[in-house]
Amino acid sequence: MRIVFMGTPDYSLKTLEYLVKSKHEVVGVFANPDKPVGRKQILTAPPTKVFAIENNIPVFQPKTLRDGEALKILKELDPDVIVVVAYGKILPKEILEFPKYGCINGHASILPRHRGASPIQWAIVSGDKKTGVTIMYMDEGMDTGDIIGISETDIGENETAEELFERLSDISAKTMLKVLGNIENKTAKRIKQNESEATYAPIIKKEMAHLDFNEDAETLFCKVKGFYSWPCAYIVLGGKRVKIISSKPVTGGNFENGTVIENDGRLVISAANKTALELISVQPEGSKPMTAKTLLNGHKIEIGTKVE
RNA sequence: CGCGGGGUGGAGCAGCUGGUAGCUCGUCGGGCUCAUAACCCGAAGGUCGGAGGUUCAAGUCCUCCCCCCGCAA
Repeated sequence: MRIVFMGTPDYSLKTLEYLVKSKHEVVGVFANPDKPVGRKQILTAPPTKVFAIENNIPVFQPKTLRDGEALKILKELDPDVIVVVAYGKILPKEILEFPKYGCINGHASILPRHRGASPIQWAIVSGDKKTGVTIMYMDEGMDTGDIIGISETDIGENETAEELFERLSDISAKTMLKVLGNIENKTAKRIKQNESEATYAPIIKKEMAHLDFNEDAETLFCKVKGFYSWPCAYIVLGGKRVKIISSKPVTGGNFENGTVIENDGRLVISAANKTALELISVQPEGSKPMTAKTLLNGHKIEIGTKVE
Protein backbone atom coordinates (compact mmCIF):
# COMPACT_ATOMS: atom_id res chain seq x y z
CA MET A 1 0.00 0.00 0.00
CA ARG A 2 0.98 3.60 -0.46
CA ILE A 3 1.33 5.08 2.98
CA VAL A 4 1.66 8.60 4.26
CA PHE A 5 3.15 8.58 7.73
CA MET A 6 2.48 11.23 10.32
CA GLY A 7 4.57 11.25 13.49
CA THR A 8 7.07 13.39 15.29
CA PRO A 9 9.00 12.00 18.29
CA ASP A 10 11.14 8.94 18.88
CA TYR A 11 8.12 6.95 19.89
CA SER A 12 6.71 7.14 16.38
CA LEU A 13 10.05 6.65 14.68
CA LYS A 14 9.96 2.93 15.32
CA THR A 15 6.77 2.54 13.35
CA LEU A 16 8.15 4.58 10.49
CA GLU A 17 11.26 2.41 10.39
CA TYR A 18 9.22 -0.78 10.26
CA LEU A 19 7.00 0.63 7.54
CA VAL A 20 9.94 1.63 5.39
CA LYS A 21 11.44 -1.83 5.78
CA SER A 22 8.11 -3.48 4.94
CA LYS A 23 6.59 -4.25 1.58
CA HIS A 24 4.56 -1.07 1.86
CA GLU A 25 5.67 2.13 0.26
CA VAL A 26 6.00 5.21 2.43
CA VAL A 27 5.40 8.05 0.03
CA GLY A 28 5.55 10.93 2.44
CA VAL A 29 6.20 11.86 6.07
CA PHE A 30 4.49 14.58 8.05
CA ALA A 31 6.15 15.80 11.22
CA ASN A 32 5.76 18.78 13.46
CA PRO A 33 7.98 21.74 12.59
CA ASP A 34 11.55 21.88 13.89
CA LYS A 35 11.74 23.43 17.28
CA PRO A 36 14.38 24.85 19.59
CA VAL A 37 15.87 22.22 21.88
CA GLY A 38 18.24 22.22 24.80
CA ARG A 39 20.03 24.91 26.76
CA LYS A 40 21.28 26.50 23.60
CA GLN A 41 17.85 26.42 22.02
CA ILE A 42 19.22 24.92 18.86
CA LEU A 43 16.62 24.43 16.19
CA THR A 44 16.34 20.67 15.92
CA ALA A 45 14.61 18.45 13.43
CA PRO A 46 12.29 15.76 14.82
CA PRO A 47 13.65 12.20 14.54
CA THR A 48 11.07 11.13 11.99
CA LYS A 49 12.16 13.94 9.70
CA VAL A 50 15.81 13.02 10.01
CA PHE A 51 15.02 9.41 9.20
CA ALA A 52 12.81 10.34 6.26
CA ILE A 53 15.49 12.50 4.74
CA GLU A 54 18.04 9.73 5.10
CA ASN A 55 15.67 7.47 3.22
CA ASN A 56 14.78 9.97 0.54
CA ILE A 57 11.18 10.28 1.57
CA PRO A 58 9.56 13.68 1.09
CA VAL A 59 8.97 15.47 4.40
CA PHE A 60 6.27 17.99 5.21
CA GLN A 61 6.05 20.08 8.36
CA PRO A 62 2.95 22.24 8.07
CA LYS A 63 2.04 24.42 11.00
CA THR A 64 -1.58 23.54 10.45
CA LEU A 65 -3.50 20.91 8.56
CA ARG A 66 -6.58 23.07 8.30
CA ASP A 67 -5.71 25.52 5.58
CA GLY A 68 -6.29 23.14 2.68
CA GLU A 69 -2.61 23.09 1.86
CA ALA A 70 -2.04 19.75 3.56
CA LEU A 71 -4.92 18.16 1.70
CA LYS A 72 -3.48 19.38 -1.57
CA ILE A 73 -0.18 17.72 -0.76
CA LEU A 74 -1.95 14.53 0.22
CA LYS A 75 -3.84 14.45 -3.06
CA GLU A 76 -0.55 14.52 -4.88
CA LEU A 77 0.95 11.81 -2.69
CA ASP A 78 -2.21 9.77 -3.21
CA PRO A 79 -1.86 7.38 -0.24
CA ASP A 80 -4.07 4.34 0.30
CA VAL A 81 -3.88 4.92 4.00
CA ILE A 82 -2.48 7.47 6.43
CA VAL A 83 -0.69 6.08 9.46
CA VAL A 84 -0.54 8.42 12.44
CA VAL A 85 1.56 7.83 15.54
CA ALA A 86 2.21 10.60 18.03
CA TYR A 87 2.02 13.29 15.41
CA GLY A 88 0.91 16.06 17.72
CA LYS A 89 -1.88 17.45 15.63
CA ILE A 90 -5.58 16.77 15.22
CA LEU A 91 -6.52 15.76 11.71
CA PRO A 92 -9.45 17.65 10.21
CA LYS A 93 -12.39 15.78 8.79
CA GLU A 94 -11.39 16.46 5.20
CA ILE A 95 -8.14 14.60 5.74
CA LEU A 96 -9.65 11.83 7.83
CA GLU A 97 -11.99 11.00 4.98
CA PHE A 98 -9.50 11.35 2.19
CA PRO A 99 -7.55 8.06 1.99
CA LYS A 100 -9.23 4.98 0.59
CA TYR A 101 -8.52 2.94 3.71
CA GLY A 102 -8.82 5.81 6.10
CA CYS A 103 -6.49 7.14 8.74
CA ILE A 104 -5.04 4.65 11.18
CA ASN A 105 -3.69 5.67 14.56
CA GLY A 106 -1.42 3.84 16.95
CA HIS A 107 -2.26 4.79 20.53
CA ALA A 108 -0.13 3.75 23.49
CA SER A 109 -2.77 2.29 25.76
CA ILE A 110 -5.57 -0.23 25.71
CA LEU A 111 -8.44 1.95 24.64
CA PRO A 112 -10.77 3.25 25.83
CA ARG A 113 -8.52 3.53 28.87
CA HIS A 114 -6.14 6.50 28.84
CA ARG A 115 -7.36 8.41 25.85
CA GLY A 116 -5.36 11.53 25.25
CA ALA A 117 -1.87 12.90 25.08
CA SER A 118 0.07 10.96 27.71
CA PRO A 119 -1.27 7.41 27.97
CA ILE A 120 2.05 5.81 28.84
CA GLN A 121 2.80 8.02 31.80
CA TRP A 122 -0.71 7.77 33.17
CA ALA A 123 -0.80 4.02 32.91
CA ILE A 124 2.15 3.91 35.30
CA VAL A 125 1.02 6.78 37.49
CA SER A 126 -2.35 5.09 37.84
CA GLY A 127 -0.67 1.93 39.02
CA ASP A 128 -1.94 -0.16 36.12
CA LYS A 129 -0.52 -3.66 36.02
CA LYS A 130 -0.81 -3.92 32.28
CA THR A 131 -1.10 -1.69 29.30
CA GLY A 132 -0.55 -1.98 25.60
CA VAL A 133 -1.18 -0.39 22.26
CA THR A 134 -4.33 0.09 20.28
CA ILE A 135 -4.55 0.52 16.55
CA MET A 136 -7.73 2.25 15.49
CA TYR A 137 -9.49 4.03 12.71
CA MET A 138 -9.35 7.70 13.50
CA ASP A 139 -12.46 9.77 13.78
CA GLU A 140 -13.00 13.33 14.85
CA GLY A 141 -12.93 12.59 18.55
CA MET A 142 -9.89 12.27 20.77
CA ASP A 143 -8.87 8.63 20.46
CA THR A 144 -12.47 7.54 20.07
CA GLY A 145 -12.22 5.64 16.79
CA ASP A 146 -13.09 2.03 16.13
CA ILE A 147 -10.47 -0.45 17.28
CA ILE A 148 -8.77 -2.70 14.74
CA GLY A 149 -6.11 -4.29 16.86
CA ILE A 150 -4.73 -4.41 20.40
CA SER A 151 -1.51 -5.78 21.87
CA GLU A 152 -1.17 -6.04 25.62
CA THR A 153 1.89 -6.10 27.81
CA ASP A 154 2.56 -6.23 31.53
CA ILE A 155 4.03 -3.22 33.23
CA GLY A 156 7.15 -4.11 35.20
CA GLU A 157 7.26 -3.60 38.95
CA ASN A 158 9.89 -0.90 38.62
CA GLU A 159 9.35 0.07 35.01
CA THR A 160 9.62 3.76 34.23
CA ALA A 161 7.74 5.66 31.58
CA GLU A 162 10.94 5.97 29.64
CA GLU A 163 11.39 2.21 29.53
CA LEU A 164 7.75 1.61 28.74
CA PHE A 165 7.94 4.13 25.91
CA GLU A 166 10.74 2.16 24.41
CA ARG A 167 8.92 -1.16 24.65
CA LEU A 168 5.57 0.12 23.48
CA SER A 169 7.04 1.88 20.48
CA ASP A 170 8.26 -1.48 19.28
CA ILE A 171 5.04 -3.26 20.10
CA SER A 172 3.09 -0.51 18.40
CA ALA A 173 5.17 -0.75 15.26
CA LYS A 174 4.71 -4.50 15.01
CA THR A 175 1.01 -4.32 15.71
CA MET A 176 0.60 -1.59 13.15
CA LEU A 177 2.19 -3.75 10.47
CA LYS A 178 -0.07 -6.63 11.32
CA VAL A 179 -3.15 -4.47 11.21
CA LEU A 180 -2.15 -2.93 7.91
CA GLY A 181 -1.89 -6.44 6.52
CA ASN A 182 -5.39 -7.19 7.73
CA ILE A 183 -6.69 -4.01 6.19
CA GLU A 184 -5.08 -4.82 2.91
CA ASN A 185 -6.58 -8.28 2.72
CA LYS A 186 -9.89 -7.09 4.09
CA THR A 187 -9.84 -9.16 7.26
CA ALA A 188 -9.68 -6.18 9.59
CA LYS A 189 -12.55 -5.94 12.03
CA ARG A 190 -13.92 -2.75 13.50
CA ILE A 191 -14.77 -2.83 17.16
CA LYS A 192 -16.55 0.10 18.75
CA GLN A 193 -15.09 1.48 21.95
CA ASN A 194 -17.07 1.15 25.12
CA GLU A 195 -17.64 4.76 26.02
CA SER A 196 -18.55 4.01 29.61
CA GLU A 197 -15.05 2.69 30.28
CA ALA A 198 -13.21 5.64 28.86
CA THR A 199 -10.62 7.46 30.94
CA TYR A 200 -8.42 10.37 30.00
CA ALA A 201 -4.70 10.87 30.16
CA PRO A 202 -4.17 14.62 30.01
CA ILE A 203 -0.93 16.10 28.85
CA ILE A 204 1.65 16.12 31.63
CA LYS A 205 2.56 19.45 33.15
CA LYS A 206 5.73 19.91 35.16
CA GLU A 207 3.81 20.93 38.24
CA MET A 208 2.15 17.51 38.33
CA ALA A 209 5.54 16.03 39.10
CA HIS A 210 5.93 18.03 42.30
CA LEU A 211 5.41 15.31 44.87
CA ASP A 212 2.80 15.87 47.56
CA PHE A 213 3.47 13.79 50.63
CA ASN A 214 -0.14 13.96 51.66
CA GLU A 215 -0.48 11.14 49.18
CA ASP A 216 0.59 7.65 50.15
CA ALA A 217 3.91 6.12 49.27
CA GLU A 218 2.54 3.76 46.64
CA THR A 219 1.03 6.67 44.71
CA LEU A 220 4.23 8.67 45.00
CA PHE A 221 6.24 5.67 43.88
CA CYS A 222 4.07 5.38 40.78
CA LYS A 223 4.55 9.05 40.02
CA VAL A 224 8.30 8.75 40.28
CA LYS A 225 8.23 5.93 37.74
CA GLY A 226 5.58 7.45 35.53
CA PHE A 227 7.13 10.89 35.31
CA TYR A 228 10.61 9.59 34.55
CA SER A 229 12.52 10.82 32.65
CA TRP A 230 10.30 13.81 31.90
CA PRO A 231 9.34 15.90 33.71
CA CYS A 232 10.73 13.82 36.57
CA ALA A 233 9.17 13.80 40.01
CA TYR A 234 10.74 16.30 42.36
CA ILE A 235 10.68 17.73 45.82
CA VAL A 236 12.08 20.93 47.23
CA LEU A 237 14.64 20.34 49.94
CA GLY A 238 16.34 23.24 51.64
CA GLY A 239 15.13 25.59 48.95
CA LYS A 240 16.58 23.48 46.21
CA ARG A 241 14.73 21.39 43.71
CA VAL A 242 15.69 17.75 43.90
CA LYS A 243 14.60 15.35 41.21
CA ILE A 244 13.68 11.87 42.32
CA ILE A 245 15.07 9.39 39.87
CA SER A 246 14.13 6.25 41.73
CA SER A 247 12.41 5.46 44.98
CA LYS A 248 10.81 2.71 47.01
CA PRO A 249 7.67 2.71 49.11
CA VAL A 250 8.37 1.59 52.68
CA THR A 251 6.59 1.37 55.98
CA GLY A 252 6.34 4.66 57.78
CA GLY A 253 4.80 5.58 61.08
CA ASN A 254 3.09 8.34 62.94
CA PHE A 255 4.97 11.26 61.49
CA GLU A 256 3.96 14.49 59.92
CA ASN A 257 3.64 14.03 56.18
CA GLY A 258 6.64 15.20 54.25
CA THR A 259 9.35 15.06 56.89
CA VAL A 260 12.62 13.21 56.85
CA ILE A 261 12.29 10.26 59.22
CA GLU A 262 15.53 8.46 58.49
CA ASN A 263 18.85 9.82 57.28
CA ASP A 264 21.43 7.20 58.20
CA GLY A 265 22.61 5.92 54.87
CA ARG A 266 19.02 5.95 53.69
CA LEU A 267 16.78 8.90 53.02
CA VAL A 268 13.20 8.22 53.98
CA ILE A 269 10.35 10.69 53.89
CA SER A 270 7.04 10.17 55.61
CA ALA A 271 3.89 10.08 53.52
CA ALA A 272 0.18 9.61 54.11
CA ASN A 273 -1.41 6.63 55.85
CA LYS A 274 1.70 5.68 57.83
CA THR A 275 3.65 5.00 54.69
CA ALA A 276 6.96 6.49 53.66
CA LEU A 277 8.98 6.89 50.53
CA GLU A 278 12.63 5.99 50.49
CA LEU A 279 14.56 8.04 47.99
CA ILE A 280 17.05 5.82 46.24
CA SER A 281 18.51 7.97 43.52
CA VAL A 282 18.20 11.73 43.25
CA GLN A 283 19.51 14.75 41.41
CA PRO A 284 19.70 18.12 43.13
CA GLU A 285 19.62 21.10 40.80
CA GLY A 286 23.10 21.96 39.62
CA SER A 287 24.39 18.46 40.33
CA LYS A 288 24.56 15.21 38.54
CA PRO A 289 22.41 12.26 39.57
CA MET A 290 23.55 10.50 42.72
CA THR A 291 22.33 7.96 45.22
CA ALA A 292 20.59 9.18 48.34
CA LYS A 293 23.51 7.86 50.35
CA THR A 294 25.94 9.98 48.39
CA LEU A 295 23.70 12.98 48.84
CA LEU A 296 23.77 12.43 52.58
CA ASN A 297 27.57 12.33 52.56
CA GLY A 298 27.80 15.93 51.52
CA HIS A 299 24.62 17.43 52.91
CA LYS A 300 23.43 17.57 56.45
CA ILE A 301 19.80 16.59 56.28
CA GLU A 302 18.50 16.31 59.81
CA ILE A 303 15.67 14.05 60.79
CA GLY A 304 12.54 16.15 60.91
CA THR A 305 13.56 18.30 57.96
CA LYS A 306 10.49 19.35 56.02
CA VAL A 307 10.15 18.55 52.38
CA GLU A 308 8.18 21.02 50.30
C1' C B 1 23.94 37.70 24.37
C1' G B 2 17.38 33.86 27.72
C1' C B 3 17.82 33.00 33.66
C1' G B 4 20.59 30.51 37.44
C1' G B 5 23.90 26.86 40.22
C1' G B 6 28.70 24.61 40.01
C1' G B 7 33.93 22.70 38.84
C1' U B 8 38.53 21.39 45.91
C1' G B 9 42.13 13.90 47.34
C1' G B 10 37.84 7.80 44.25
C1' A B 11 32.30 9.96 45.49
C1' G B 12 29.39 13.96 47.80
C1' C B 13 30.32 18.55 50.17
C1' A B 14 32.83 22.80 53.77
C1' G B 15 36.40 26.45 53.24
C1' C B 16 33.27 33.98 55.84
C1' U B 17 36.09 39.48 55.23
C1' G B 18 43.33 36.21 51.17
C1' G B 19 48.39 33.59 55.00
C1' U B 20 50.05 26.77 51.94
C1' A B 21 43.17 22.56 52.88
C1' G B 22 38.76 20.13 56.28
C1' C B 23 34.10 16.97 56.82
C1' U B 24 31.02 12.49 55.53
C1' C B 25 31.57 8.15 52.63
C1' G B 26 34.83 4.99 50.14
C1' U B 27 39.85 2.59 49.69
C1' C B 28 44.17 0.07 52.15
C1' G B 29 46.34 -2.04 56.86
C1' G B 30 45.32 -3.64 61.81
C1' G B 31 41.90 -4.72 66.00
C1' C B 32 37.17 -6.27 68.27
C1' U B 33 33.24 -9.86 67.18
C1' C B 34 30.06 -16.29 66.10
C1' A B 35 29.35 -12.50 62.61
C1' U B 36 28.43 -7.77 60.06
C1' A B 37 26.96 -2.89 55.56
C1' A B 38 28.30 -2.21 62.94
C1' C B 39 32.34 -0.48 66.20
C1' C B 40 37.75 0.89 67.47
C1' C B 41 42.90 2.25 65.85
C1' G B 42 45.99 3.71 61.89
C1' A B 43 47.40 4.92 56.65
C1' A B 44 47.43 6.33 51.70
C1' G B 45 45.46 9.88 48.43
C1' G B 46 44.61 16.95 46.46
C1' U B 47 49.09 20.88 40.34
C1' C B 48 41.94 23.40 44.70
C1' G B 49 38.93 22.99 35.85
C1' G B 50 42.73 25.90 32.58
C1' A B 51 45.62 30.49 31.34
C1' G B 52 47.02 35.20 32.76
C1' G B 53 46.95 39.24 36.55
C1' U B 54 46.90 41.87 41.61
C1' U B 55 49.73 40.78 46.25
C1' C B 56 55.11 39.69 50.63
C1' A B 57 51.27 35.82 50.25
C1' A B 58 45.32 33.28 46.46
C1' G B 59 41.25 27.60 46.64
C1' U B 60 39.93 32.47 48.63
C1' C B 61 40.34 39.07 44.70
C1' C B 62 40.35 40.65 38.95
C1' U B 63 40.26 39.15 33.56
C1' C B 64 39.70 35.57 29.68
C1' C B 65 38.76 30.47 28.32
C1' C B 66 37.00 25.21 28.89
C1' C B 67 33.54 21.83 31.03
C1' C B 68 29.12 20.04 34.00
C1' C B 69 24.13 20.80 35.77
C1' G B 70 19.04 23.04 36.95
C1' C B 71 15.16 26.31 34.74
C1' A B 72 13.40 27.27 30.14
C1' A B 73 11.97 24.49 25.36
